[in-house]
Order: sequence, then structure tokens, then C-alpha cells
Amino acid sequence: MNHLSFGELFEEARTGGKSLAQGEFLFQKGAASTHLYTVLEGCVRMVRFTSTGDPIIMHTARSGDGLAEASLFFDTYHCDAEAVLPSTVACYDKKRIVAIIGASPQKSLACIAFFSRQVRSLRALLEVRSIRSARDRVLHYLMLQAAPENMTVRISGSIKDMAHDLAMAHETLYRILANLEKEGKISRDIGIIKIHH
Amino acid sequence: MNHLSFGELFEEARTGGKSLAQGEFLFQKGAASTHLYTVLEGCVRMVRFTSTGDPIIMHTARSGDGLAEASLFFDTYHCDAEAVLPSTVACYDKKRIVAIIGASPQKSLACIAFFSRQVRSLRALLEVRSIRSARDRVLHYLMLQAAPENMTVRISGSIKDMAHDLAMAHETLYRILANLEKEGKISRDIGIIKIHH
DNA sequence: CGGCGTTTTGAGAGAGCTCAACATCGGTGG
DNA sequence: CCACCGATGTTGAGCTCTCTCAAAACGCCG
Repeated sequence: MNHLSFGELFEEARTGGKSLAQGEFLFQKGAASTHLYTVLEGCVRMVRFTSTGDPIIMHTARSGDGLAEASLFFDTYHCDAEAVLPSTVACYDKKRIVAIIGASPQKSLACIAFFSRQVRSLRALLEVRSIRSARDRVLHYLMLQAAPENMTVRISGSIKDMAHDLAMAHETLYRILANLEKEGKISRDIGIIKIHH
Repeated sequence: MNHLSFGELFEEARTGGKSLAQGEFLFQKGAASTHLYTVLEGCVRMVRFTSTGDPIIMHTARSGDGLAEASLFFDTYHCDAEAVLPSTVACYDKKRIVAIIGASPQKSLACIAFFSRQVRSLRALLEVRSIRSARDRVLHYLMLQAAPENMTVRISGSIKDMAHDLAMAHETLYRILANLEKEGKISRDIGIIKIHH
């Protein structure tokens, strides 16, 4: 991304940082939402629970990623944020962010651009998930993620995370990747997948 | 929604309307994106295609819904918009919208609020789709959609559309709804589902 | 070395998809 | 007014894909 992150955009609204032990919650569902965050170090994930108590991982934020940006105009958080690893986050005061937006049309536009990019990438994920066949889903996902020049995908995080994005069991993804490689449609290195046309 | 739609927000940017015959395209992927739209009448859907040529319906917009809002800061459209029924749309000039945002902090904030709401609802859809079991997926979807007071869901569009949101075959959804009703967990009327606690 | 998480492969069971037939409903035209 | 048509809704049956459960190899870190 050659675009500003939320954090960079609203540096002036920053109120400090926070360290989280592994397993610690940054916030929980229903709590008053006063700040937005970006992950500086570690890994924080957003979780909700079904009526039967099963956890749903909504998003996993690693260093550089924003957290809870969408709650800028909501009074409470809609899910839990739990540190998967020992982590540090930067905190940004919502009121100050709103003030900055009001004062700077330029930042305001950048902020809107930020959100519309996010909408697009969420739509892309939904697009992937509406493909029934697991194999086609993987192929489509790879095509979307691949850099157009070299048709190469950099895997951020583990294959398990990727399986989660793809809404399939990780074993299934391993098998499919193995098949695609056997067929010569892709080749793999650690953290990298190359698509052969 | 008791919130302003994109159209209401940027009424001054409106450049007129357009009528579409059934099957006609409002725009196609790759075309220069100069306008945003809202559907006044009829039904327009956004479609993309997989590498194998299978269509993926990304979104179905009915009267009152916006179209392509997320391309405000993109130069080209990323999918096709096709009228499913004879439809009319209102057109809004992107340049004018940007100008309005620059001039009015208030509208700018409203616009950001609009996008963050959209991010949340997309996340909610993703949340639903990350539930494996079709039955649990339906239950969770209904809980999310239900009005908290009366636990009632108003089905907009057909059950087939709902099945699409849920990323499952429509036959499966029919069966699951029939089961839930047999078990007494829900009751149904035309266009309405009531959840029994 | 020992424990933990990821990666990988195997086998079996079952959930959900596909194909198919039929009912229902609203619109359209003769 | 009725016949016809298409789309939606509904239910049945079979089969396949994918999930789940298992087990083992691998790498990493204390």
C-alpha cells in the first residue's frame, strides 16, 4: 500500500500506546468506544461469538494494521479485540480525529479514500467466498492477491490464516495447493506463491 | 436506516437520471468511473466473472440503494452493473461530490459515517460466511438481521437472494427454514420471519 | 531435549450441492 | 376469463466434495 494508514493520517490525534500481554483484551464487545488503534507490534484479533458460543474470528491485525476504524461513528465496540501474541498498539482519540476531519478537507478526503479502499477489499473477500468450489475459490483468491506484473502472491501470516480468509478447513487448502503445484499451475516458496499462466 | 443515503447527502452533485432496459449495463468493468449512482426504481446488480467465466454476483441494489459508492476514489469500475429489471438510476458526478466534501466538513463527516456503516455491514456478512454449518449460518444471519424488540426479520427480495447472502444453495436454505419452523424455532409469513427465543 | 504450532498426508463420514419434478403465484396476451 | 409463461418456492434422492478426526514430519524457541 502506498497509501497513508489511519495512524499516519491522524498522528496528531495519538494519545499514546498500550502494551498487551498474550491473551489480554484491548477492548470487549459493548464497551464504550473512545479510541481507535493501530498495531505496532504483535498480533491482535477481533472475535465475536455465535449464540452457541463458538468463536468467529472476524479479522486478524498485524503490525501496521488498523483496529476498529469502523467504530469511529459507533458508541460501542461490536466485538472483542484480543492479543494473540504479546503486542503493542498506538491509541488515537476519536474526538480528536473527528476534529481533525472537520478542520482539514484534505485529511477528510484521505480518510474517505481509506474507507472506500477498505470497502473494496471487503467486497473482494466476499466475492471470493461466494465461489462454491474450494479449488476455484483458491484460484480466484490468488488471482486477486497477485501482483499483476509477476503474478506473485506474498502470503502474510500462515497458510492457516489464508485458509480462514478463504473460509475453508486448512487441510483442504493444503491439499488444493499441493494439487495445483503438481499440475504446474503454481509454484511455491516460503511465504510466496507464483501463478503460472 | 434512519441515516442519509449517499444520494440525499450529495443531492447537489446530481447530474440527472438514466433509464435502463432489462439486461442493459449501467457500466462495465474497466470503464472510466466518473459517476456514482443510486437506484430509483427496479433492480441493478454488480457482477464479476471468474477466470472460468462463471458469474459472481457481488451485490444486488434495489430502489434506494447506492451503486459503486466505493469507486469514488478509483478511476475505473471494478465490476459490471447490469439491470435485472427495467430500472432508473440517479447519477452523481464524482468531481462535484469531491468538491462538496472539501467545502462542507459536515457532509464530509456524514460521508465517512456512511462508509464506516458500510464497512460494518460488510464485516457482518463476512462474519456470517465464516460459519461452516449451514444451519448455524442461517441462525446467526437471522439474529443479526432481526429487530431487537420483536426478533423479527423482514426479508428484502426473495429467499434466493437471502440464500446468496448466506452463500448456500437456495434448496438448502428452504430445507433449513422448513426444519427450523418444524422445530418451532421460527415462524414464517410472506416476507417475514419471526425468531422464537 | 521437549513442547508447541504449522505443515502435510490419509481415511471415513456426512453435510450440502446438484439434478429433477412439481406447486404456486403474478403477469401478459389472446 | 383462461391459458400460458417465467420466476420463485418446495420437496426428493443420490453423490461428491469437503470437513473432521488422526497421525506424523517439520521447524522454532525456551
